[in-house]
Amino acid sequence: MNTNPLVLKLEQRDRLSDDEKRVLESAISRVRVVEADEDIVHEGEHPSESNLLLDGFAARYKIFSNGRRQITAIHVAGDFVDLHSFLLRTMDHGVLALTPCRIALVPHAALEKITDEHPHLTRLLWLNTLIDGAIHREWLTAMGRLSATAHMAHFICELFLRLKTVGRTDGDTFQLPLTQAELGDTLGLSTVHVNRVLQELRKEGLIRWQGDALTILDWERLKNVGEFTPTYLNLQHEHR
Amino acid sequence: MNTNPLVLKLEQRDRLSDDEKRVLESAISRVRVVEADEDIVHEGEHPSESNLLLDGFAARYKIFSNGRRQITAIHVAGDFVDLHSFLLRTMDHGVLALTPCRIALVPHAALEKITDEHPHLTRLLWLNTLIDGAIHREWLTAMGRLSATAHMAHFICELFLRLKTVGRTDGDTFQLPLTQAELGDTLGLSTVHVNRVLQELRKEGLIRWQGDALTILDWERLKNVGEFTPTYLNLQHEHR
DNA sequence: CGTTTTTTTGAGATCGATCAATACCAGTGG
DNA sequence: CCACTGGTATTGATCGATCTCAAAAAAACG
Repeated sequence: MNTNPLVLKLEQRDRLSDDEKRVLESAISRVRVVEADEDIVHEGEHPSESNLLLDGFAARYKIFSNGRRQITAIHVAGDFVDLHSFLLRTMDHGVLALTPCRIALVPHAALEKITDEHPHLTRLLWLNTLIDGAIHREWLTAMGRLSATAHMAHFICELFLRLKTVGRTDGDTFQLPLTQAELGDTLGLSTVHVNRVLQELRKEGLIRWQGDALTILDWERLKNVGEFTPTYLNLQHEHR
Repeated sequence: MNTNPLVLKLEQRDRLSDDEKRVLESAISRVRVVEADEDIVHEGEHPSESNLLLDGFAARYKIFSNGRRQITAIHVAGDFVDLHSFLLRTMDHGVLALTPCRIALVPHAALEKITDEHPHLTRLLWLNTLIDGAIHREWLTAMGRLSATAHMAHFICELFLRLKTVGRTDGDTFQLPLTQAELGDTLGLSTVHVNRVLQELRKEGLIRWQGDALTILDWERLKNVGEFTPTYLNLQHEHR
């Protein structure tokens, strides 16, 4: 059995005791698979368990009555896609599987038990949701103040680093299993403009994107274009 | 001594025991006042206490090298403007006082003690940061998929409800102490366009805004224009 | 293969940005 | 009380990034 990617992710930020790892592992009631393009959680639900993504890509999204959609987060292995439903209770958005997803289910009762008995582990789970929040804020500033091209570059830089911390990169290459329409929904752009922006990044020699595989050809320049600084990802190891 | 607005805010969402209220109150090490236009916390800092806003308005913001600014949150009485610094450690953004602010300081040591000894209260503090996250997601969708006018309407609706839950509204009127430039920085618009959007809302008879006082003249229509649904504010009372 | 989905291209329309000037308003010092 | 100052709000004119509509090309799929 290989390492739980959540453990990988948390260990990047603080020390986890063996006991805590065991608790985390035993909080999982079962593992399920969700097919691509299916909802992992529906908007409006009151789930009694949270979904920890072991493998695959997922997206949180909101839909408007007229069909417009905004993706508010992209999730990868190690991400708790709806840990917040433990305390928020009602899902105010849906979560969609972008690829086939292997998912560990953690009952809210188990989470409550953790908060009762394991303060340090609780803080790390809380930290997890705080990092989600930090990413949201970064997306807000990118959305509000960056050009479409810069925003795209920023997004690629972020996803690359996040995948790297859970060992899901291969050199400068990683899997980006989104259609251009989905990319548009996450950046707040039209599909057509996504296409043009990508062409620009390619022409500039910053990225290559073939099939699912995105390769960063010039990290420094891509970072500059996207005005990317990774502080907000909290990659430092500290006592929390 | 009047009620701590954080207690007001939390009691809207779950029951607080007298003991928990006492613990919360005694976690405050001191109260300070920050003048308008001063930073409450600076970007890059490693604070050892968090700031609970008792009175006034504050904004979280990021600044780019070229001077562009994006405000990622507006905070009002009862909001813990940087509770996340307890676990995130490094401030990845600044927090600015928009008006004179009365602020309670809560040492991180006291927060750590709460997480060690008061699981339910811990969950409520966590909840607090989760609601911040939900608001961020809502702002993302408004930013990505709403017109400038709709976005403005949405923002006004949200702020009104948030102020109402902490008793800071007077009928349909509340204090909106932002300049149009600051509003632009929160909505991701230019100052000029903010002005034009406001004129439109006024001409449509949706709002009045004189000095600091904003009055909602037609709540239903404003809600429609802003496609506003308050689910994400988690105003229901539930056991958490 | 034929069918569907996704990507790409073109052309025109639009929302919101930018630049620049003017009007307004509150506070300050004389 | 008034002139001056600096900030804020408003208006006008133009520009440009991004959207929309529509169709073709390419890729993925069964």
